[in-house]
Amino acid sequence: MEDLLELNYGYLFEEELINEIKALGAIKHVEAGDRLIDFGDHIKFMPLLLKGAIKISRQDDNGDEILLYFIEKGDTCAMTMTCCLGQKKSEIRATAETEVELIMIPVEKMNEWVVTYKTWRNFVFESYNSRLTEMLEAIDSLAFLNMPERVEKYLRDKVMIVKDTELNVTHQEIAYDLNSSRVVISRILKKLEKEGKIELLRNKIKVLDF
Amino acid sequence: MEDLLELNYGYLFEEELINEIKALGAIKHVEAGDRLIDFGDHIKFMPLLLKGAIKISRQDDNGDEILLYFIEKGDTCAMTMTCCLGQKKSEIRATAETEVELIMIPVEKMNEWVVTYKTWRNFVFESYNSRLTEMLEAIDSLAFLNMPERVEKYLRDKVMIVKDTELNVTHQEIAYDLNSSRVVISRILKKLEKEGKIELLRNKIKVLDF
DNA sequence: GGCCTAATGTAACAAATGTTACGCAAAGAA
DNA sequence: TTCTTTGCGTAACATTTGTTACATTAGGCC
Repeated sequence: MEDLLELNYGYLFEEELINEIKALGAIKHVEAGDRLIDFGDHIKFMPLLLKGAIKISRQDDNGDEILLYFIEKGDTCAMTMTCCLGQKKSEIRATAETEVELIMIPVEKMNEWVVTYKTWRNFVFESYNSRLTEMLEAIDSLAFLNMPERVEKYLRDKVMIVKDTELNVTHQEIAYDLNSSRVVISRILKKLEKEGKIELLRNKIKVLDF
Repeated sequence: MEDLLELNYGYLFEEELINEIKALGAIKHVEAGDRLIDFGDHIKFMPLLLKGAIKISRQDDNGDEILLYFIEKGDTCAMTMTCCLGQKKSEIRATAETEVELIMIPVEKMNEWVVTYKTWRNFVFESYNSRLTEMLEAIDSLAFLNMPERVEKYLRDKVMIVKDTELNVTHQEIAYDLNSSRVVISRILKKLEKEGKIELLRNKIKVLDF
């Protein structure tokens, strides 16, 4: 398992830091679909993703949900860092999109290493930056795209994340992620199929064109 | 002018750091409506806000705009830090919402101080956290609120920022900020007026109720 | 006063999105 | 096999939001 650490972070961190991570971090294995963090959770560890992808989503008071972004191997979740540092409750939900391996770092260390290791400091700032950028992208989608465009973007993003043009997803799930309704999504998907861009199957969408 | 620095940041930073800021920072005065940063700008300074409020907005390829959030005195702009560190171009536009005083810190120092001063480090992380939180709020508004609700929230936020229930704003300006159209906004505002929540004047809206 | 421009009011219509309702088919359970 | 659940297709309709078009009004300027 520790080879994954070397593989994904070895080029980023000096050996000394890698060793510290090995010594203090707890490896965790999560199945696809499992929930890692939920709204209101208190967070005491910062996760480094070794394998797989995690979906980060947000919910309002009525239980309506919206997908924010995905994080992949080599990433960490800035929203988690936020919670760690501020001792606040989680504002987001993290769900394993695929099978996931991660290593959990105690909060205190995260803070300490910012001073001790330049590479760690850069990594932390880079993570914040990536997350801000992805939040901006989410805002762009919501503000400037119409539903059909959002669905297309959703499918594209998902193909990237799972690295497969066959997506195991139902229309209802897409509706949840985009905070829309199943009927609306079905209607749009059917149109995309007629345009030859996708192929619709039960519990599955084959992305052909884009 | 330097009293403003003491006033807004004195309780945050140790004297030594305040002195460094005084020595290295350049004071800048900006009139309401002036543009501080535009899309694609390269950023070499990190601004600390001493007085007033700045509006941060985003634009898509068609020139459509959307308000992201405001920053106030005692804040800095995390998106700017992002740009500084990553040597990237600005993804956002910053416009003075009121008369503004700020102090510009050279990028290199910003990085250096993270190691040297614990209080600075905390400040930087806190800023990232605030910004992420405000981005989340922006996403919530876009994803979960309808237009009338967004308009109400807009008016509420604006009252907070300018600290006055009389807002000098036209319907068209609101339409730009919410990426909607003037007619739609006028319609909603008229309804709010009939409900006794606001009073409409030329170039001005008096917020009564909420 | 008369003229001009920007801001606002409003109706009528169009497009996008959401809702309700119901039928059908696939997959798994009994 | 039959029964049941779940996912999907589709029509009809409702609501929200956007568009076009035009009238009115306030304020600045001559």
